[in-house]
Amino acid sequence: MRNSEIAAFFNALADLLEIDGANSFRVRAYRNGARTLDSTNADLTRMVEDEDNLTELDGIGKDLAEKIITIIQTGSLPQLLEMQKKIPAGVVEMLRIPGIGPKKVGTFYRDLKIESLEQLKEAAEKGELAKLKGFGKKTEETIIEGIDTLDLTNRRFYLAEAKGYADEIRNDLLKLESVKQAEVAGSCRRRKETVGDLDVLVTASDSAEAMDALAAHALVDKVIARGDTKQRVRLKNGIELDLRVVPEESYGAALVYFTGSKEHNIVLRRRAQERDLKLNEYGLFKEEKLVAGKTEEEVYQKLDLAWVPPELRESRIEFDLAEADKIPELLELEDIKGDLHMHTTASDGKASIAGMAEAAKQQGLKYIAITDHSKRVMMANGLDGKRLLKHWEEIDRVNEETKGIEILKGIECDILEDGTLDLEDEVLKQGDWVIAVLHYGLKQPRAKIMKRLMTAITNPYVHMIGHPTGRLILKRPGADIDMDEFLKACADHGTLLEINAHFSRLDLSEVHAAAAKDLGIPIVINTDAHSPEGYNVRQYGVYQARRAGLTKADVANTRSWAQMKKLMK
DNA sequence: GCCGTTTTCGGCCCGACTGTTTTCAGTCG
Repeated sequence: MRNSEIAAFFNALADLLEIDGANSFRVRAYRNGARTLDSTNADLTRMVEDEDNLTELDGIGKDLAEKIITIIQTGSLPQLLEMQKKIPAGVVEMLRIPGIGPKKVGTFYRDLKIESLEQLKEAAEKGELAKLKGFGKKTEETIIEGIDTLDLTNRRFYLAEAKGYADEIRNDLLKLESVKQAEVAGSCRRRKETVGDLDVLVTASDSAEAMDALAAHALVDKVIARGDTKQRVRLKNGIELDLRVVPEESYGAALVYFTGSKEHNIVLRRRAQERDLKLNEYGLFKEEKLVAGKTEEEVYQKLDLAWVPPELRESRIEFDLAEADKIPELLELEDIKGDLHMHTTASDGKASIAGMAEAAKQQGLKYIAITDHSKRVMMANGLDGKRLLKHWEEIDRVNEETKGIEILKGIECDILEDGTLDLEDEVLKQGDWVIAVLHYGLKQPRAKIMKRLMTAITNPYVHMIGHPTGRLILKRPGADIDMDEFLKACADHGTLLEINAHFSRLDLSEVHAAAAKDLGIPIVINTDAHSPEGYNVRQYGVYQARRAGLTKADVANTRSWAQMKKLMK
């Protein structure tokens, strides 16, 4: 069973307990535990088999450890089943309505026997909810509108899309006379793979001007809430954006606060408490006196920490590093010297070899590998051995004619469902760069997937596994891989791993990339471009690498091709 | 339910905004 599936048991139980009115710290304990399971690279199924001590994981005590064992051994959790009997699934679903939380949902269920979104909407329309103590007409309207727009408001967005809107609004706010500083904060600034909503922070002499401008902005659909320092709006694409206006002396503290993550902030506040200080979005205070707040650096410094790059603020590794003043110098976009995964018109790309090479040269790259699909990918016009060898001759010819960039003969070779490679070794050995990938049969059981991956890892002519899990963010999960075993095998056989930079892949994830780094596996950041515009996703690969704590040295294609070859088998 | 250089009890992050209230609970981030 996957860690995320086990985490889902705890999150489900937390929802139910919350509606049931359980102790909120107990609820939090389940959510914290779930979060640990989601972000750990440790294979829980394996740990249970090996009888490892689960309580060594953060937020996992005796009780949760036992529940994890139960889940893995039986595939279910009695306490969850019991709660599900008590509270129907439709009740939990009501939590998805914006502005409606567990307390209200609990009241609807207990006092009015409402068990589904449909029943709730009906009750709101009949005015039955307003009869309850503490409820009124506004709440009914919130519920009706919330249910009608549920599909819109519960969406998450690719970082690429969200960041585009946030940057545009930030830049427009910065043009206002009263606005001094403006920054996009939140998960967007942390460069998370997906973004639920946007946060923009400004310092301004006049908060009304910024709020009026935002309300009138072309991207904005409607204002949801507005106070003196905070305004929430919904953009036309459905994403919601919070604007916060803070005084200049609080800008750094506010930036820390609104960048998050929530978990990172909790640790910071605890550190503040331990030092008899109080941290909020207005600054770090000793009693009533402001100790730090103008810059992020001084806030961290007063908490005995080095400044933490936003990408690392997930309460995973950053506090140990910041405390020891060992925050690594993270990878920068300019460090990347080559791109080793792309397509041309030979398979499903839009541009020629020369076209891709010219565009790469414009971006300052020193080398590229042309890696069209192999024959299994029929719909992409994948190449068989004969066509590939001809294609490689053509690449050699174009390379001869092209100055200023080296063009390498590559292939994106499928690992077939039966565990063999789509092309013969006899062909593969003639190329410069061989990527092996899973495209089909991603739903096969773990053992079968692992066998396929091992074929590729141990093949002497396969240099790298591309988009290792095959996931598509917001669309489908990746293959069920035993990551520990997979990474160890790659380390043992000198097989490199990709961070595919496309914003819908970002595969490896940051957790897996960090684990690969720990094993000394060189990471290659590639765009998988199907046209020259496709190169533009490179920055997202770099963000992902930064979130994994990767430096220039950890990434193979920051080197020259000659240097990089020394890392390859 | 978790956790511990004040350890097995008593804490557990903090503030803005809304809607419903006359002082606050619920929700959200």
